[in-house]
Amino acid sequence: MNDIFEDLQWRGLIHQTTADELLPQWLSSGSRTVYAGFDPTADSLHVGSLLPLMMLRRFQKAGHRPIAIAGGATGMIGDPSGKSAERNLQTPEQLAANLAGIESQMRHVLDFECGDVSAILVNNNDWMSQFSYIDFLRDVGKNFPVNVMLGKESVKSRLSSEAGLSYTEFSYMLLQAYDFVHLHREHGCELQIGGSDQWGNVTAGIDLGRRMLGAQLYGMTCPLLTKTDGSKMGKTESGAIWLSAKRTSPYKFYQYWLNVADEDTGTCLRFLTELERSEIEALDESRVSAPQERASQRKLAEELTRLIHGPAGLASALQATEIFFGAEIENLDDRQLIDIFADVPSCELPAAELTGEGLGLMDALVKSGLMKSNGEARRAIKQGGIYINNRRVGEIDRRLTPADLTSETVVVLRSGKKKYALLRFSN
RNA sequence: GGGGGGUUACCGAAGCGGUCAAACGGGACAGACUGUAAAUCUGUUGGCUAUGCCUUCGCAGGUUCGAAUCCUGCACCCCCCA
Repeated sequence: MNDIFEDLQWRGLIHQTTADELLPQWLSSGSRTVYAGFDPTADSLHVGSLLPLMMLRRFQKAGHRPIAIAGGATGMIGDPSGKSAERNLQTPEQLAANLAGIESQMRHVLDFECGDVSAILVNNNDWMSQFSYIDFLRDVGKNFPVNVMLGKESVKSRLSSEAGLSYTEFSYMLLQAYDFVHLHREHGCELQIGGSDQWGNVTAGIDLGRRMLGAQLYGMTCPLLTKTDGSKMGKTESGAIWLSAKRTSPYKFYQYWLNVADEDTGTCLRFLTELERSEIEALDESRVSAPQERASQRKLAEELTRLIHGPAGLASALQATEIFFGAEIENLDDRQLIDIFADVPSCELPAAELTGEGLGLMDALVKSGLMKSNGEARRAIKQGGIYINNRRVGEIDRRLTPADLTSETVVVLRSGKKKYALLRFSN
């Protein structure tokens, strides 16, 4: 059993704990049960959930038992912490579908079949829905002094905002607090971890545990993973980076990490990978001595893609990367191309277009959606921004013929550095 | 209710009878450079069967050989006085 506390500490993963002195000893002296909550607002987790998920993984590897709790009940309400407006309520059907998706992703990170410390995923709706309103008020609500609740940062900030805070959201804290008590009673859980914005909810659970059961529970929060410019990790102009291959392809996932800014890479390596301290520090050094190699980003992208998408996912991401930024496309067949260019818009055309005169390049560019008009296509070609199978073309009146097929039925068009479109010619 | 100002391309903003597909800035796109970064530099930025043609300056009419520019009506916005 390695010293998890020390490891977390040097990685910078400990923001606040409820028992700074006690925890190191407590964690190293036995197998404990730890939980973190996940928000089931979609059928996939996104990069933002990677940090708490990795936290649980670290605890599991250190011999503790992780519980992931999907907030089926709380998800219907929405945590007011850090939110500027109230959330839309979800239907039970949506939630069920979301939970199923999330569970399959967790299996990549946590071990659910390893005996004593097997991870479990629970849904707080299973017990919350059993409660009658009266029972909940009597058993749980009476333990919450409103003046204490009003003092919580998450509540205070919303109260002073224009949007205000609904009674439902105000009650969120009670639900999350009760989760902790329930998990303690059912599974012997004694430690809750979460992002630093969860501090208020975590301590509420600890208080409730003491009042209801006389139990000593612990809490630990980790810093939020943000970029140096303050924005959230995992968000791009085109949306969030998801863990599901269906929403974000392994290639895009890999690319996201490969493009992390130098300043953010050290934190990502520490927070999200399990690399040894010595290796991370060597990478830190390489970012100063040879930044152009981006060894840190490569390692980061590789580690995370392998973890989330498996070795096969990583291999396809690497292959796609090579093609997207490499020279000419050759020696690939239809299947490989279509796989690599999974993210790229494609367009089906009859094979007959290629024969005889061939298909005008400008025409092809417009049909593929890469260009909006012939004029735009003409300009792009003139400026040298158009490539067929990754080879630049200069002639405006270039025509596509069967000789341009790079595989059985595919021609790859590209505009600029990374905008691609696939043309498929079939009968 | 009375008086004044405005509405221009993706956004901001010039133009106030012809040389206006419309200055300039931003954005976007492409090229060079580079680390798939940042910055910088260059080019492009209504459409087309393209030295020409068509559509666009709030909307609808009108004056004129000719209108983004002048006139009339309408719509919306802003300011001042009640």
